[in-house]
Amino acid sequence: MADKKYSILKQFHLPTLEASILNDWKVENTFEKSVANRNGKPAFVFYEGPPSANGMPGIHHVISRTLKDMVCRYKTMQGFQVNRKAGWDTHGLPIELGVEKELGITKEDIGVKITVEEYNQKCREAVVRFKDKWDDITEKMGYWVDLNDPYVTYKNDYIETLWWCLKELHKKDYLYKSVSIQPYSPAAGTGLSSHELNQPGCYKDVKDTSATVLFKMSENDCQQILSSINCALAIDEIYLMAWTTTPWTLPSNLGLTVGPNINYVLVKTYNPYTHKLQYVILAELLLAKYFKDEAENADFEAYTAESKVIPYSVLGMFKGSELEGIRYEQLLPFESNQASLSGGDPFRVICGDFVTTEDGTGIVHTAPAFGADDYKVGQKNNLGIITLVDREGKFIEGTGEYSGRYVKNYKDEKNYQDVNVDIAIELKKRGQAFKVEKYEHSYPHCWRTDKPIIYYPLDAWFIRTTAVKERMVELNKTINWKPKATGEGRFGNWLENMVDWNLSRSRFWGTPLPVWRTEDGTEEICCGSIAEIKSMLHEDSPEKELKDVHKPYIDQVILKSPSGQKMYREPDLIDVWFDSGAMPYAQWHFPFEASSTDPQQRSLPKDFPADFIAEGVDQTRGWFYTLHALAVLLFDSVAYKTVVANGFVLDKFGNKMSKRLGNVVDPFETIHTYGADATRWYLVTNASPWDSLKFDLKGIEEAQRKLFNTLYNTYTFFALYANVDQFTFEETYIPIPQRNEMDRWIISSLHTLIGTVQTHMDDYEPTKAGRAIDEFVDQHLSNWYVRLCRRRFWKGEYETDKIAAYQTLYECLETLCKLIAPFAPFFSDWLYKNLNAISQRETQTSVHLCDFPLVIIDDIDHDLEQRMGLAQDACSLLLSLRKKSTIKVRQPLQKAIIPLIDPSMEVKIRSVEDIIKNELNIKDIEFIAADNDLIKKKIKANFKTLGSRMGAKMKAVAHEISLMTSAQIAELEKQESFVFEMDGESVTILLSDVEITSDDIPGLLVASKGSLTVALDINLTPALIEEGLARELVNKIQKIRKDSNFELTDRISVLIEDYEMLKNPLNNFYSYICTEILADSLSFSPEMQDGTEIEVNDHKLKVFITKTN
RNA sequence: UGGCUCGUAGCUCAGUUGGUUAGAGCGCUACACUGAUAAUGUAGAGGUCCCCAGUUCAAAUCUGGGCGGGCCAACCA
Repeated sequence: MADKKYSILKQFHLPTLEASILNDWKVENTFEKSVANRNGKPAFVFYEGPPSANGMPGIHHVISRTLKDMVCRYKTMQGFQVNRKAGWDTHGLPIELGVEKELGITKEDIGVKITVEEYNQKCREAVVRFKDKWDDITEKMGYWVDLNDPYVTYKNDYIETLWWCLKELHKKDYLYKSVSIQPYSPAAGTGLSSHELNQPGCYKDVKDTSATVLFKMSENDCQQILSSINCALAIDEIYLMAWTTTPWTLPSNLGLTVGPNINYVLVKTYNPYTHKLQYVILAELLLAKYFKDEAENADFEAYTAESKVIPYSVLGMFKGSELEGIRYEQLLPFESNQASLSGGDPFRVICGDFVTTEDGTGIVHTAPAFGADDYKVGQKNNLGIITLVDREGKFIEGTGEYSGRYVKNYKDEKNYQDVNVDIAIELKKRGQAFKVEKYEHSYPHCWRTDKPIIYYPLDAWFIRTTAVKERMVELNKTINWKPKATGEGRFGNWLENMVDWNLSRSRFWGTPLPVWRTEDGTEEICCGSIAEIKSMLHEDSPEKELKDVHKPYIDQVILKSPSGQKMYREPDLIDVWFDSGAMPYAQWHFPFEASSTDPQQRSLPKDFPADFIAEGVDQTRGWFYTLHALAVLLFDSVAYKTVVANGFVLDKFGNKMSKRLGNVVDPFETIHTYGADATRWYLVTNASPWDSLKFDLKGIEEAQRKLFNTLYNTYTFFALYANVDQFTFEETYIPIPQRNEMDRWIISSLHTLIGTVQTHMDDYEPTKAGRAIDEFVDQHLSNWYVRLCRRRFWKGEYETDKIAAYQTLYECLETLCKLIAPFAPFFSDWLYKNLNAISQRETQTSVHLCDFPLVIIDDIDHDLEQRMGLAQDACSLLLSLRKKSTIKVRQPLQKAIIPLIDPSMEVKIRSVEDIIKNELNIKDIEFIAADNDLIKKKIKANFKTLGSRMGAKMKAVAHEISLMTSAQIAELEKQESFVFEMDGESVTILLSDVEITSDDIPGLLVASKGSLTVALDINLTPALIEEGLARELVNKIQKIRKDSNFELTDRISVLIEDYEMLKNPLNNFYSYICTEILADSLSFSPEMQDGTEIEVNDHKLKVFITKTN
């Protein structure tokens, strides 16, 4: 028993300590145990958002994983069982692009230079390229997640569940095929994803031929418009003005869209190209774009072809809604764009909310084939669709002179004649162009061919998410979003504006769409399992085994329809977001693995929904959305109850981290240098997780110093003396009420802290929890409790008070271990193990197997905490007075004086009097009553209570109050109210309407904070000076002891060189000095050879110390 | 361009329902303390609370409009 010692490190180095703890966890299977020892306990369900191991982990991964880990560890300690299944996202464009770059090929080469089979094999290898790195960072940062049995999105089982989901959707008629307008590169012959479009450099400023063109209104509608504005003129031709930057879309025009609430005007003017009189309609607000102010109502007669100013006059005005339904003549009719081919009722004016008066004419040329908005509004208004451009980007046959011409120079023809220009010229000649000019704007280009993209109708498969929009909105309101605004704002708005989910991707490495169709399209099946596919195989199917469900094998599967026809797979792959969104089901291979005995298990996957997920805000419309959408579509449920959306990690200047800027932070290096715990602590306490974080390594250093060094120092202080006294917590537990004021105070604060931490953690506010711990460790434990209690640990016998001190400090350290365990899993475990190894108080071998501390209400004493706060304030004030007086703390002073503004203050301060006296080295504290003449009082209005009552008079009243004399203040205090005259009115104020503080005590040094005022008597008596000298001597000798590396317990004998000033102090304080410095003898010597020189009162003298034991 | 979010000391951040001297830590300077000592205390310097307007007796705080950073979605006629 006697040789049991708390271990103290030679050097405190967090990364080294972490390595040893990491080893413990491996050897002891701590993670597995922490889950297993909660068997039978309620589950806390967590989903891991799958990262892609195709890239290196960055520091931003460390922040979200810290968050996840912290919550899971906390919930585990709260008694829940928290399974943490890892996952890998393995499909998708970035992986394909990576492989293509590596092999130096493009998409066109796939199937030519490399088979799809080989290509997919490369992708399969690439997705786990950095898996080792990921596993490494996961381990080193202390992220506990089960890496042994992860879900992997490319595995057959995983994909089979995705198919099951798709079939369910298909059954509910939520899966359908339709055209959609998508970015398309005619040069590359491929559709582009938004991701590709967002590659840097894709948007370029280009000059295009823009044209404001005139659509001729039908004669009937013409008359109707004229009569609606009471226009008596005989006008038989009115033109609707519309603007386009892509004249090649004009032959495909099927409608004109106006804003229902926008004002439009009918204008009489001349056509600038034909110079003929013309009547046109455009938005009132855009008149200035086409006409000069001075041209309004100018002389029409004087106009000639040479005139610079074209006169115009407004004949009438109407709302866009009044134009709705007006018909117009087709602008560029050909055989291939006849109305009957559109499938709708084209060439009408329709209304659309997206119309603005920012530019153009306020009337939008609408070609449903070549714009997403156009398509949407066209569908809504039954315009039909006409696509006069083929997939190579050229006009189809049957478009007259334009047939076969490319709409942009896709083939790099040397003598390319811009078809847009030709169309504009044609319209000018016909008097149906009003303005043709070059227009500069930014336009997306294909990142591979550098050619402009076009928007083009492509076949695609959709999920009808809009069918459950209301339900998604409703269920979203039940989700606990952190921060709340992300759920209500960003996510809520997104849901409100939801469109159907476009699932299709024309790629190679991804989950195949399990839909087969007969060639005539009459029969269609969506397969929900591999078994189902196998049961429907056509005897001619080249592929029957399906060992790998990816392309190209899946495309070789031919099914047999119920009527016996061959069915071929739709070639699409599905959006990777579907992969991750279906992860709650697919990670368990639901429903294929569900036990058949449990009906509950068969209808709902296990661990569904999640209690908690966390990822970056960028996932709001990504993973958070797809999880939510699928859960609602499939199970009419939320997928997660709480979601934390963390912000981004920026560099220390607030710039985005990017490889290009070279400001990325290497998480491996950071953790290696500073330790995972310091890094985690910094990430959590520096800013709320959802605020963006300016990452600065200095902040980690600070966390290391501030929290971990302080805690470690506190521990070594404890260990140092506990080892001397052999404290092992074997003595009977001293009940808290029997401990002294300081002990009860720190225990009370500790339990208040437990409550605070728990509240914040339950509310997913780890930043607040961490900051509360920071403050406790620094302000309360280290700089107050330990500092003030030091003597109790190294003075006196090993009896009750000392044991109480040990027990108290031990409890604080042990509890803190548990509180910080979720944040700093390594250090907390190290400290816990060190403490517990000696005390054997608990049976757990790791802090992570412990329960979270409970708040013991009885140990909390708010009064005491308040009193101690008063003591801390008083000390701080008195120290500042000492500083002013330049009398060092070692010099005792006679007394401090505290005026009592509030009578209850005396009792409070009396109870902490000893603490203040010790801390300040003063003999006494004296109180002077409030009515004492010595105190000069200061009065100030209490704006909060008075403001609401006084209103506009507030300022004047406050001024009056500040002018009150001492006598008036005394009267107010006595009567508890006071009346004064102001502008002939009497105003009554109550005691609660003012704040009275003491201002000054004549003849004394005074300082105050809030209602507390203190004064210090700095008169020195000879006795005080003697004592000061005695203390000075003690201090110097202690320093020598320390410098000579004496043991704490070594006893000494001391010889001091003669010095008159020290004679009295030495005699009068002989025993005091000896006790302090553990001296057996202490005497003067007239002359000394050896010894250490010290300085007392600016006098140099020698001291000689020898060990006596 | 739209939605969301952030903007307070040189840096990182607090700042309750609006209440009058706007705080803390780090960093800097000076002094002090010292058997926890790469710690600590006290003091000093350091502010257009992003800007403008409004509401109010009173605005860092509420409202409107800008500006700047970030994320997401677009980039259109």
